[in-house]
Amino acid sequence: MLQEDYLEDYQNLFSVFNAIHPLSEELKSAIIKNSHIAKVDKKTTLLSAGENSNTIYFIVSGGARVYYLDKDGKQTNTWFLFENELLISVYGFFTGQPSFEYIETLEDTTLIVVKREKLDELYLKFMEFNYIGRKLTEYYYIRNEVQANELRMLSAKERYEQLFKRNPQLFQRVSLGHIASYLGISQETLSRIRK
Amino acid sequence: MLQEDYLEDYQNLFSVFNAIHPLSEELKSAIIKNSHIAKVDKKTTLLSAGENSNTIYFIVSGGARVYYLDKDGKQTNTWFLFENELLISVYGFFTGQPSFEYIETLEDTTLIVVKREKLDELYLKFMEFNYIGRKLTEYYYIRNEVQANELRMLSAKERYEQLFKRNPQLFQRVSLGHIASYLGISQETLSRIRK
DNA sequence: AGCCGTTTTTGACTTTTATCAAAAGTCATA
DNA sequence: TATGACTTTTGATAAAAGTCAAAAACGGCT
Repeated sequence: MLQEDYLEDYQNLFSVFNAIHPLSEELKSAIIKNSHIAKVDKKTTLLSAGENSNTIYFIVSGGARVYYLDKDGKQTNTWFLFENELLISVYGFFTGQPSFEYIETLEDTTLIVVKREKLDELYLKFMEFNYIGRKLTEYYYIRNEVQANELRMLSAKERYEQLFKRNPQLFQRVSLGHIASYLGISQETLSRIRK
Repeated sequence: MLQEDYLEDYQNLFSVFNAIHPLSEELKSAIIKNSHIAKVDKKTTLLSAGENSNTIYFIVSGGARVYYLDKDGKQTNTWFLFENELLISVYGFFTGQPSFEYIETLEDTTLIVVKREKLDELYLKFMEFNYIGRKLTEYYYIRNEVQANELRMLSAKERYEQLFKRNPQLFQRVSLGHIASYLGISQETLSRIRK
């Protein structure tokens, strides 16, 4: 693939960042230099429990889910992420502890891949990049908080209705089984709620 | 109260920050200049639902809880925070939206008070302060995530045991009723679990 | 169109936790 | 030490959601 195509893949990343804080050309090329593009098939596992999570992804196209296995070995989805969103196992990536989560693509997906040590170099070399990192962390924190609060505050039915109202496209891209586990309910209960 | 006493109140804040990234003297005095100390009684409401949350607190001594009212008007605690921890309503403070949460002190409490616009000035003037802000945001994000995951993954009993193991001192400082709501269970159920 | 594998729905039953009401315990203080 | 306010426990019942098993529906492919 030609270099120009790769550059194109970075445009959305840069515009997400630039909307938060202006990016110098120097920082842009440092980002390109410290990352690479990966194209992976649907159902590719990007991270498994027990591994060290030392990679952050920006989804250029496609989508992925983050899930863990509960004590009976059942998968529970905690996140669905799609194009122009960042993809990590938050706990593993931020703490450096082995991950308890898995990351798996839901579709054929193009990713910008940044290793943690490269990211840390960028943070140390370009202090203004921390402004962007801080804002993005706040943004995903809020999303996490909203989701956690909904799990607390709302009944199964209300959670379903809320998700359906806020994110109806999700139902086009993700199976009801996955959505049920994301909502913290059994597939059977979701099926009954939908009637 | 003498200026020296105030300075003393900042020492723990500075050492928390300094452990993340070295603080210049200039940044330290800017922090002091952009904040003030407040001493408030037990059961003081620092934020109410519907208000704009434009203040971040560092708890010098004492403690506070963050809670919301569910649709039946029942209080549900989402956080307990004590000395050397930051205190905000995350959603309200980060989004600028009116808060759905309340903040109330649990004890007589001494706080370092920073208004959001002052904090934003610090972030723009001292880019390295974003490094600290980013790391702290990551830290509280993780705590939130761990708590949210426990609510998802564990039964009422397991959540209680986990909390008791990790944070037994909490039970000295906070009533069982408050802890029950934090754990997402009724007080009666908590009482039964404890036997 | 027909087949296979996967996803979704349905029914019967069980488990977990909530709710309501009342009793008992704790603690500060008059 | 008796009082009143608040917190915690206990008992009985109810509601919400889970589990298991089987049937039905759907989607891709030949």
